[in-house]
Amino acid sequence: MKYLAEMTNELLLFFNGFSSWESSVIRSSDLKVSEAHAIEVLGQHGKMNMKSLAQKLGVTTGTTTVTVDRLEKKDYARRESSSEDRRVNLIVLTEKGMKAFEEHHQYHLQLTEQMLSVLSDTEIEQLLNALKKINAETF
Amino acid sequence: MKYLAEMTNELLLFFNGFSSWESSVIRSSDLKVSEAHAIEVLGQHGKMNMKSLAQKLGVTTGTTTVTVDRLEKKDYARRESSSEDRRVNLIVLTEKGMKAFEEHHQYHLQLTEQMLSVLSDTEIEQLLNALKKINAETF
DNA sequence: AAAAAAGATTTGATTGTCAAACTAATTTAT
DNA sequence: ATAAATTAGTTTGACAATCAAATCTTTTTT
Repeated sequence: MKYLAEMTNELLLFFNGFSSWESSVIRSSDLKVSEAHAIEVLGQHGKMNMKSLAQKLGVTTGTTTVTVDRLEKKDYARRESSSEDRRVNLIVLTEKGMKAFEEHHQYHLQLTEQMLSVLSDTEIEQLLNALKKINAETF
Repeated sequence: MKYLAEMTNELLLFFNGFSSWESSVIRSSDLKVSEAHAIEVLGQHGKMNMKSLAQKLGVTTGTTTVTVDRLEKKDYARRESSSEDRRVNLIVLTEKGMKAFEEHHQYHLQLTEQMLSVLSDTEIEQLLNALKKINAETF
């Protein structure tokens, strides 16, 4: 394939750029990285049990227990016990957690805006199109 | 902006997809995450001193000292002292380190290929173009 | 009812990280 | 030229992040 090496290179730059942007945003908040990630997942997908949360975070449930403990202690989230299955804990963001999520999401919107500012309208549509296809098929 | 929310969403999916792919590839090797990251940087940019390596990894030099210690112990990299400045350590990949880098890079190429397989030639060129612009201006 | 499975937590260990103190070498300013 | 400041890197001490395996409780299956 013609552009394979070049594309790989640009993709790596892109991902690394995003990663370091993300950690610097998190580090400027009073949240730890693991806590911020959990809040992001909960904010995006809403209430869910420990197992799903662990899966979406890509870590074990043991790790997630610790993270949620800390989020509860800091009042960003709380456990609700499920009425259907008494083994299950549903994790839900508190007011404070929602607010933190919204704030973080604003940063994401700003970064997106900044990235898109160097593209024309047509280029933006093309990029969106490409990302949708790749996300649907690859991830 | 018209597509801001949608684009942000797709970008987050894209980054998360890449992140979990990356960690699963690393976890299937005998390298730890921090070690793999260091090898990636050294493989891509070649010999460099501790400070630059720390910078590219986005961590402190103290953290990098520990990482390089482990890479040396496992024979993936070694420190060379600079002839110009005796404070400086230049970190360089060993044969084994180079091989590990090549192997990891192959995985990246494969992922890129898989992602691009859903796009037409024109779309690939457009995507490459957009990424180049964004990387140059934003990151 | 007994056995197996599932959701979550706990435990013990390793890995990843930082800030601050420190060592050694180089540069700058007097 | 020599004292002061700076720079590269390491060490230390403390948390934060994570996993695998053992455990507890509650379903589900047999």
